[in-house]
Amino acid sequence: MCASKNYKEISIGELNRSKILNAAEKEFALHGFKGARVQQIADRAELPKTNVLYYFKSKESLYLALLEDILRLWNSRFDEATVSDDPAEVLAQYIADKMEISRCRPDASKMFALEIINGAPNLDKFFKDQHASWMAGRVDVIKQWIDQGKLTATDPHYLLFNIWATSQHYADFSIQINELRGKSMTQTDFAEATNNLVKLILTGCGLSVPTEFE
Amino acid sequence: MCASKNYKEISIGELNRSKILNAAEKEFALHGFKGARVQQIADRAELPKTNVLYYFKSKESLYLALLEDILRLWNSRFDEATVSDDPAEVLAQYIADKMEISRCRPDASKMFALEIINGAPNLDKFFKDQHASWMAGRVDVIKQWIDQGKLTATDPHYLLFNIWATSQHYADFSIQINELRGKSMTQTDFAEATNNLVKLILTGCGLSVPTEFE
DNA sequence: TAAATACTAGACTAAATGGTCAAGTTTTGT
DNA sequence: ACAAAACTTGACCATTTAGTCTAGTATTTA
Repeated sequence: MCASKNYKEISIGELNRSKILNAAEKEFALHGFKGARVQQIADRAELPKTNVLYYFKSKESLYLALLEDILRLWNSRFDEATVSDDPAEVLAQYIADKMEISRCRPDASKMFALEIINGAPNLDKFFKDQHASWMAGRVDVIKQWIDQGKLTATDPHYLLFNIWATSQHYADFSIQINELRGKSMTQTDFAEATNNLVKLILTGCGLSVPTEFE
Repeated sequence: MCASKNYKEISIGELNRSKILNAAEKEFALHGFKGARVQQIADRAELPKTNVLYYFKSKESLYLALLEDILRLWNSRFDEATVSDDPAEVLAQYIADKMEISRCRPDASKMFALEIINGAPNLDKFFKDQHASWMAGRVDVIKQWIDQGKLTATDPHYLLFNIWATSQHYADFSIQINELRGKSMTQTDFAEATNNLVKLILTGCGLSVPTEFE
C-alpha cells in the first residue's frame, strides 16, 4: 500500500501495454487502420516490433482493443437524461463533455472519425444497434422537451449532429485550427470555445445559457 | 459541333483520366494516402494497374492532382464579400454552398478531412499562407460587421469553424448519419438540413434568416 | 532456490505493394 | 495510307509489410 509498493504494482507488462496503446492510438489517428504501420507504432512506443505483436496478437486486435476503449468514452450523463431534467443544463453539460474529450483525447476522436469515414467496418451490428437505440431514446427525450414548449421545434437529429460536428471538429481539425488561429488552443481557449458553442446551440434551441457557461 | 462530333472530342485519354480520378478520390476518401492501394484504384476504374501509372506518374502525383482539384472547390462567393454586403445573405449563401459540396462531392470532403487529420503533409507552405491570409481577410470583414452592429459580438474564427464543422459533417460522417436516421439523405433532406443550419448559425449571430432559407 | 512464467529481440518468411519494362495495339494527324 | 503518337497490358522487380520462430533473459512464484 505504500508508495513504493504501488509503484512496483505497475507490472512491466501493464506499462508496455499502455505504451503500445498510446503509440497505436496516435498512429491510427494519423493514418487509419490500413495506413498505420506496426513498425511505426513500435518505434513510437520505443519497443521492438516483435514486442508489439507479443502483447497484441495482431495489428487488427490492437486496433479493436483501442476502438472498444474509445466507444466507452462516448458515455455521458446525457445518456440517462429524462424529460424531467432541465434541457439547458443537460445539453450545455453534454456539449462541455464533448469539448473536454476533444481537448484531452484528440487522437481518440480522430481514430473514431477515420473509422466512420472508412465506412465503419469494425463497428459491428451490435454497436450499431445499440447506437441507433441510444439515438432513438435521446431523440424521444428531446421531442418531449419540444412538446412541453421547453425547446423550439427542431429536428432532434440535426441538433445532435450539430453538437457532435462542432465539438469533434476541435479535435479532428486541430491542425487547421491551429494554423488559422496562428497558435494552438490552450485550456482557456477551449473554455472560451465551449461557452461560445453552448451559447450558439442553446440559443438556437430557444434556451437560455446556464450561468456557468457565460 | 454536332452531337456525334462532341462525343468524339472526349478522347480516350480524357475519359480514362477521369475514370481514374473518380476511382482514386473514392479510395483516398476511404483509406487516406497511405492506406489506399493503386491496385484497388485500378479495379474501381476498371483498368489494369499499369494503366493508372501510365496516366499518373505515381500514387503520389495522382493524390496531388486530386488534392489540387479539391482545393479549388473551396472557392466561393464569400471570398469576395466586403463589409458593404449583407452579412445574413452572404453567410446563408456560404453555408448553403458548403452544404451543396457535402451533398455533391462527399468524397472530396472526406479526402480533405483525411489530409488534415493526417497533419496536412501535402498542403504546402504556399497553400497554408494563402489559407491563412484568406482567413485574416474574412475575419476582418466579420469584425467590421460586428463593429457596425450588424452581428452580435463573437469570435469570427469560431463562427467559421462552426460553419465548416457542421456542413462538412454531412459528408464526412454520412455513414453514421445514415445509420442513425435509418435512411440516407435525399436532396430534400439536404435542403431541410441546410435551412436548419442557416437558422442556427444566423440566429446565433443575431441575424434574421433570409426568406429563401425559411 | 528452482522451476515456471513473462518478457525481449534478432533473424526470417510469405505476401502485398508501388513501380518498371518491353512488346504490343489503337488512334491521330498529314 | 502511313508514320508518329497515344494507349494497353502481362511479366517482372525491389521494397515494404504483417506476422513467425527461436533462443534467449528477466521476473515471479512456490
